[in-house]
Amino acid sequence: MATIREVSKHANVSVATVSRVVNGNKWVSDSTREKVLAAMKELGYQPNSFAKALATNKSDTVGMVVSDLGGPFFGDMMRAAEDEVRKLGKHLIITSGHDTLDSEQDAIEFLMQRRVDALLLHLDSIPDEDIIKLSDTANIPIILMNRLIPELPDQCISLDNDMGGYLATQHLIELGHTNIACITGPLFKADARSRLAGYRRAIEQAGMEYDERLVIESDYQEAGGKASIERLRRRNMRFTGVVAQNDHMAIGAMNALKMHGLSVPDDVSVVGYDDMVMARYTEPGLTTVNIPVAQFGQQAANLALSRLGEKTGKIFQHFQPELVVRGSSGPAPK
Amino acid sequence: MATIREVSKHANVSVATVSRVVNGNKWVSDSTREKVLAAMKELGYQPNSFAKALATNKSDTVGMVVSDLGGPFFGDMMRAAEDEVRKLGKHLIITSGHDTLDSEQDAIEFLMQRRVDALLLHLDSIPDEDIIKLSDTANIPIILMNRLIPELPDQCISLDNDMGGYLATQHLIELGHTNIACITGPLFKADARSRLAGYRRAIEQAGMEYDERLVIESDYQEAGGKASIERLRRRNMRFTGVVAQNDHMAIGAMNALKMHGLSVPDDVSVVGYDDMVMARYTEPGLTTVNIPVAQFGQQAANLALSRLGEKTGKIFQHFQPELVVRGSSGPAPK
DNA sequence: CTGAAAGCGCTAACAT
DNA sequence: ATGTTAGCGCTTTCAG
Repeated sequence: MATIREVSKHANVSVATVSRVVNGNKWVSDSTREKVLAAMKELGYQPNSFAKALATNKSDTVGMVVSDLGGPFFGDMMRAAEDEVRKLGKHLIITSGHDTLDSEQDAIEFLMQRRVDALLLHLDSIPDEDIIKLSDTANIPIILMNRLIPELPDQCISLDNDMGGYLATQHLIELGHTNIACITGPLFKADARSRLAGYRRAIEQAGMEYDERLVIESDYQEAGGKASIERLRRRNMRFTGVVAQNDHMAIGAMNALKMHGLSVPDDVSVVGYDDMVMARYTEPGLTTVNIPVAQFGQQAANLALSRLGEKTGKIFQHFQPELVVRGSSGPAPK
Repeated sequence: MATIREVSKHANVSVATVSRVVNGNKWVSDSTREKVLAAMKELGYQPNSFAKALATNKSDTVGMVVSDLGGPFFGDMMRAAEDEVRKLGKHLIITSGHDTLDSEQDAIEFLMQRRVDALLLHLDSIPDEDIIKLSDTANIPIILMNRLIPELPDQCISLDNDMGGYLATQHLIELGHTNIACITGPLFKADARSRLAGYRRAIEQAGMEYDERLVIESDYQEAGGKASIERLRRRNMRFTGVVAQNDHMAIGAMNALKMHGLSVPDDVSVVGYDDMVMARYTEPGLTTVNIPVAQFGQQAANLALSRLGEKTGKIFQHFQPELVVRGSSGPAPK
């Protein structure tokens, strides 16, 4: 692969001149510019980004860590972030954190070594304090997606998960349900805890009693939703409504209910969370809480870019979830 | 950010020694190793990957281009590829080709400038000849995913799309259908053409006549599937079976049929292609052709890695699609 | 307008 | 076992 030096020889100019034309510097005569361009083309010259980055100490690259490269959730987030970043001629380097501490740390380390200009992080396992430390020591903008760290409010793009849990529960309360179960995600995760808090708030605000026996901690998986229904039944709990903390578990719950000959929504109403694609395709369609995933990616990118001194549009950091009503929720049975 | 030189001063050794401990070279006494490690930690030293890559002329990184970062299709592919690459301590850099020529070229250029050790490409717009040229000039392994370029057979991971189209059609024929429509993707895409060829092969092999009026070229979108049904009806074509070339269009078609009061599968059977997640959640479940997406990613990564001299497991390059029968297909009505 | 030369941080002989 | 030093390819003063 041709180097700048070869090009300079080929065009009978100095490397400095070649560098100038490559970077669009004005101080080059048209005639030499032509010569250089011709030489570049002839040699198929591609600048070595490492050498450039080494010399300039910047990479025109922003790094992103997501929990899992699969799944529509992150897909939309990545796409939105990449769109913004590319608009400014920069590139996005995406790495997976695999939802484990080691892997998330490794991903961040990789990106830091790659001297990305900014970091967009969707982290599940790394605790707040470590992120704060990172933010202090790294000399680049660090943006957190779907997370709210009290010490770093202006670096977070977040969703009001408490409100989401509240909305889902309130919806069922308005439909007349009085026995509402809640299937949560792993409660070591902050978002699961917030959603549960919202559930509880709605319950208590309606003058009902918060009953721990109606709450099952599960795992965000379809099978977990199914198993949770079984556990609820084994506990002999009566319920006509289920608030699941994500769509996967909601679907698992719906299937389990159907298996027991119960109708959704005639016997039991089910509400999910996330509004994934498949929520539109289940039978009945799944009532769920919408997360503006693409917004997360877009705003996170813009926030980082603006920190880098680039001009971006208005940036929104804190989002409110919205309830999407479909067929899986209906009036409480008599 | 601390450099190797600072660490060396801090530990009272030469840069070479620091370099040795960073890279796990054996020729360092335990005591000096300790000293260096301590200095590294104290200074929060992170090796500069650019400097390293510049010096070694390799990046321990493999590049991947996908058409679209969103969508479960590519998500699974990326995840599988990343898993393999990471097993060997390398990293995957993913970029989106956005399904356009410019963008795909830009993505490749970016990765080449980044001196990736290999390239995993899912390209839709760049023609075969350009890829062949790239493969000749770039001095790194170039692997194509979901594509078969006759000149580069051992660099391709592909699916027998002809067979997929055949399987879908044959399935309906076996169920007694004799009027089978086909909704294709954009026919400038090779996979759409192959699937159509498979459809035709099945039709003709069954002694039926290939009727162009039963074939609608569409766009791989849900709305396109819907519109195709309308066009079929406006053509006054009788059909009891529909082979759609992807699940999106199949779902659009199902909805359109239902809107016209037709039952799936009692009046019309529908078969999709891709077996996306939502195919399991539609009502009825969608009979479809499975694509081993994760395999694409995994095998592509392994193929590249083996070309790089790494030891990998057995590599499969050519995959056969499989029919997944669900509720959307049934016996032809009388 | 153009060229010479000093780094950028690291690796890899070659010495010692 | 450890140190010296010449690059890797590019940018960026500083001269001319």
